[in-house]
This record gives sequence, structure tokens and C-alpha cells, in this order.
Amino acid sequence: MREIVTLSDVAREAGVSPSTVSRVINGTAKVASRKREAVLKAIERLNYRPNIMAKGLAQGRSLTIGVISQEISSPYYGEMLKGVEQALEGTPYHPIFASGHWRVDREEAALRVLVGRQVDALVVMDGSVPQERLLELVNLMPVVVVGREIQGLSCLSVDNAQGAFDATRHLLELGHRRIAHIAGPQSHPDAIERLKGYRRALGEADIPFEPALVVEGDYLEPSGLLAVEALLARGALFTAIFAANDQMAYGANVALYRRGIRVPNDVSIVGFDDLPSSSYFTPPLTSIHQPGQELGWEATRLVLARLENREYTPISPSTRLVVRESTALLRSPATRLMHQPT
Amino acid sequence: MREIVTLSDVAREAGVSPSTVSRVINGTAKVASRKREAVLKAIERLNYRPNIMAKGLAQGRSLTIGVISQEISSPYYGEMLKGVEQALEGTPYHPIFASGHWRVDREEAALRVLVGRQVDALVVMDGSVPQERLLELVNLMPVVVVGREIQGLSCLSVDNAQGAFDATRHLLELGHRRIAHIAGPQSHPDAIERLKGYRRALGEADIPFEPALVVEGDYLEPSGLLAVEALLARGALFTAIFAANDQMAYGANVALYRRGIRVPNDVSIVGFDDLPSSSYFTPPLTSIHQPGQELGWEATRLVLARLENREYTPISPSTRLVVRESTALLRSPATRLMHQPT
DNA sequence: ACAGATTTTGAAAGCGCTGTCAAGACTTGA
DNA sequence: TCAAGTCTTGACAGCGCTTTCAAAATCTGT
Repeated sequence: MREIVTLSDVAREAGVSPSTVSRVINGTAKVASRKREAVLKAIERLNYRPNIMAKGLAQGRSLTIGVISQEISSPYYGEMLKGVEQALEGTPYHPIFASGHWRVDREEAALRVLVGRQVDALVVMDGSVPQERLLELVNLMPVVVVGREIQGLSCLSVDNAQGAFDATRHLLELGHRRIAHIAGPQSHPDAIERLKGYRRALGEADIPFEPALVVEGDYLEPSGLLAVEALLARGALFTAIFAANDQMAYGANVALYRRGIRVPNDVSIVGFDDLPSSSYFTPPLTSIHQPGQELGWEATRLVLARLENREYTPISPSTRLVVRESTALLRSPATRLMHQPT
Repeated sequence: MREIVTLSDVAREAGVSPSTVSRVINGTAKVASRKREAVLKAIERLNYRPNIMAKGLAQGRSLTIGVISQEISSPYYGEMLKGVEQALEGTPYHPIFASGHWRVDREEAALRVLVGRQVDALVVMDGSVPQERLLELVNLMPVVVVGREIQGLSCLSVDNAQGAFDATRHLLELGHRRIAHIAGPQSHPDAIERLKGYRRALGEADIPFEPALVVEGDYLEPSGLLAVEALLARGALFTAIFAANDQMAYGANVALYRRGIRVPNDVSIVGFDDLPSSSYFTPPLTSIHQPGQELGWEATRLVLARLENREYTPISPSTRLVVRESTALLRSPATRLMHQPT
């Protein structure tokens, strides 16, 4: 292991005091140009790299932003994290990620790890850690929350109800009347909102809400598949499905495919999130675009601004319907799917 | 901002010396149980959290593992990072990620950031930073590389040629003779290996290699689509496609779908990577499973072992053909696709 | 050329923790 | 009961950097 070069080594090499070296590195004060030159040369020559922990200790900050997401490998959080990464580029800060896995205890653990690591600020994505806990942290460091609305905290989120409304509306406009909904877990506020949006669209079209047409899933593919199985098993009649997220839409699509039910010919599907892979799904999935990357970006810029005591008004990214090939005009008003429970 | 509780605060509160507090926290030495109790109580009462930077500075390590991947939001790296996260769970270490975006300069920058942040060890996934650079780092800290073979470094990778061989072989066994290959960027060693595996399988089946049946893509969906377009445009005749990764297979599938060419009825497709979404693709994609998560896990365990001067022989995860519904027996030996260039 | 104002510079005291070292507190056995 | 041995404990010197403070150097204007 190579011996370590410290700031004092540089100072000695350049024939100045450590304070001076620190000053040229951080530009904290004016330094005679001859000396500055000497210091820079010495740094170069010794290949000096400041020890960020020492710096952190001395300054009382870590130049680190803690980010809690739920699952790093999930395509949705992947997008958000990418946004965070981008926003931090070129700043002295670096993100450090921890995952809550949709479980309060894991999330709490993640929070502890990040706080223990002296993060200077926190970005929390979704999750269900108690509000109080988060509010408690806020007088320790700047905190911004994505995907939850918490009084007293900077929150960033998307209008889920509106997105769901648009999705359902789109189906309605294509002539569909019997629209099933694969809902997200009703413990999630966003899933609740999406269900609301669906109901509102139905209501405005004077279509009565039929509980038998909605099945609750867990936002993962298998549950979408299961949901369709359940729908078919109970003999539900529908010509379109609005899934509360793309992953469940994928699952639903497979279930339909297995039964030989064609998308969009027999049944139209619209998802929610517009994951990157959705445009290459077959058929390319109509979906509600979630600006995941932008959300991550904005949240990060906001937290950065707080850190620097700047004002910053984040633009609130909004959803957008992306029509692709999984939705089509209802063939004929008479078209109906009849299924025997298996 | 709340005032900060330090170890000496705890010491004072418990009526012992800071050293003793340190000892009970780290279990570095035996402490009379009365005092230990007192210390634990004090910690509890003051809600003390050790400052990890101070600890790091004092111990000369950061308890941090640097991980370089290429793109955090890519499903493939997502899996690997998840494996890393899991492997680190329960250890005092935490990962810190940086992305190379498949560009040497960005990768170099990522490397600098991580080294500057005093990571205790490094896991490098793919990428193309010069070997020398990596070898230079190895006398600074343990380094393990995933997906590249570098003399003098611990490397972990999968037998890409074998995987590609299995994929092609599978198609061959289904009776296919005209198998197109959508290759990965030939600047990547793994893409080269996969092409080799494809050729070897062809060779063993006495089928001459036809350059006209291979198109090079860039591992992203659009290039898969373009590849199929290119193949069709040049009037290539094929009944199956082996794509060098799933993402390109997705793209290829869409291109086929657009033309009304059915998978697997008209053309079979096999991918490579077996992304989580592939089993919910329509049709569920036959693919070569890449043990991404295991790779991340093993690499991390290995680097951890090095850190603790333990011996550890990583089990080398291997690929596995997963047959799903995108491949089928060649309908009739006479079946052929004829296409006019568009 | 000199007093006074203004910069530039270095010494030194931390930041919060660990780990060595030696002193203090207990044991033990004769 | 006392010397020798064993544990437990606290003082203190760092870890590498920042930052205050005051001294040294430089610059004014006359």
C-alpha cells in the first residue's frame, strides 16, 4: 500500500505552511502568486489528494447527500437515482444510496445508516416511515421528500389522480366502457390517488363504478398477471385495463397473451410510469409518463439550494399520456369477452 | 439545527472517560459491566450517534466500498448493484456508487471521485479504463473487477462465449438453420465473446457463418429494432434471431411485431442477460440468464474478504439457458421469410 | 524614509474518535 | 498480610484538515 501524502507534505515540499496550502486548495483567501504556483507544483509532483474525511471532520459536513429509495434495481427508482446523479454532477457533493424495500423497519434502518454517515442532506423517495420521524430529521439537515405529501417538509410529487384520470379518459375516448383497473397496494398514497383518478373519469362519463372490475396488486409483474387471472376467473367483462403501473401492465399482458386474448385488438391496456422499457414492449405500451428522472433532479437541486441557503422553486414535473400501441378503438360496441372461470 | 452529541458528552454523562465509551461501543476491550451499563444508558439518553468521519479519520479507513458501474438506471447494473447492497448488509461497510456511462473519461472521473472519497476498496463493473490505471490502484486498496479479465487483478466474469453457444445451440436444436445475430458493440470484450459463441455453435452444426446475418448494435433497444430493419432491408433470410442482450431482443421483437411477423411462430428470438422484465415480456423471452445479482454479491464478498485479509474463493456464477415462449420449433423446414427491401 | 493601514502568512487549537501506555484497582497464593 | 500478577481505566497523542488570531510583510501617502 502506497504511503499517504498529506497536506503538510505538500506544505513542506512547497516551502509554505499547511494553512497556505489549504488556502490555495479551497481558494479561501488570497495567496501570493509565487507561493500559489509553488503549492500547485508540489501538489502535482506529490500527486496529492485531499482526505475528504479529514476535511469533513474539520468542516462539520460530509459533502454527501443521502438518498433513500425503495429498491435500487427497480426501473422506476433507477430513473430517479439517475436524476439525482445528474443533478449532483459538477457539485462537490456525491450521493449515497440506501434502500427501504417498502418496509418501515428497513427504511428506518436505511435512515439511521445515512444519518450515521453524516449526510448533509436527505432525499427520501416514497416509503412509509412515520412523518414525525422525517420532521424530526429536518432540524438536523435539509430534507426533501418525493412522492409523499408531508406538512412542513419540501415535497415533490406528481398528480397521480390526474394521471390516472388521463389514462382512463383515453380509454373512454376510444369507446371503452368496461374498464378494469389493476390497482396498486392501497397502503400507498399514490395507489389510492390513481384509483381515485380512475373513478373520477368513470364518474364524469356517467359510468357506474364496479368494484368487481378492480383488483389490487402490489406493483410487481406477477400481481398484474394474477389480477387478470382473478378478473377472468370471476367472469368479469371488460374491454380495457388500466394498470396502476407498467410492471403490473406487463404481467396483465402476459396473462392475456396466454389466453390468446389479443392486445389491443380484444383488450386495450394502459399502464402508468412509462418505464424506459415500455416503448419496446410488445405491443409498445400506452402509458402515463412519470418524470422519474426529473423528479430526482428537481429534488436534488432543491436540497442543494437549501444547503446553500438559496431560494429555489422547483418546477413541478407533471405526468403525460403517451399513446402507443396497446390501446385501440373499441372494435364494435357489441364486442364482449365472455369467459368461464377456469 | 440540533446541537451535536459527541463521545465525550456520553463519557461525561456516564461518568467515565471517553476511552471507555469508545471501548464499549466497539467492544475493543473488556469493560466492567456496571460502567458498560452506565455508558449504554447514557448513549440511549443522549441519543448519541458516532461520527463516522471522525472514526474514519482516526482509523484511516472510511468503511465505504466504491462501486463503479456504467449506468445506474440500467436494469443489468441495477441487478448487480442490488447484489452489492445485499452483500454489504450487516457489515459496517456501505457502498458508494459512481457511473462511467461507458466512456473512459467519465469512468476515470468516477474513479477519482471514489478514490478521493477514501473508499476502502473498489468494485469495478465493466468499463474500459486502461488496465494500468486499475493496476495502479491495486496497491492502494483491494480492487475486484467484474466483467473484464485483467492480469493481476481479481476478476469475476461469466463465460459469455458459452452462454452464446447455448443460446445458438438451443435454436439449432429447434431446427433453425438460418439464425441471425444482433451483436453487441465489438469494442466490448463480452460482445466479442458472444459473437464467438454463436459462431462456434454454428460451426459445430456445420452451418457456414454468414456475415450478412449479423448486425452490430449497441446493447440498447433501438439498435435491436434497427438491426432487424437492416436485416430485412438487405433481404436476409432467417427464422431465428439471437440477440446479444435482452434489450436489443426487445427492440428486435418490436420491429418484427410492426411487420406482422409473429414471435415465435414465424421467427424465434433468444436474448442474453435474462433481465427481470424478460419473463413478463410478450412473449416471455427465452434468454441466457446472467447472474447479475450473484456477480455483484460475489464481487463484494471477495473484496470484503481481502479487506479483512481472509481467503475467499468466489464461486464463479455461470449463465443458464432459460427457455420461455419466444422460441419454438421451426414450423416446417420449408418455412422461409421472404422480404422485399422497403 | 517612516508611521499607519492593509495584506499575506504561519502557529496553534480544534473537529470527534481511536489506540497506546502506564497507572490504578483487583486477584491470587504463600 | 504482602508481593507479584492480572484486569480495568484514563490521559494523551495523534488522524489530516480548517480556521482564527496575531505576527510578519507589504503597501500607502506624505
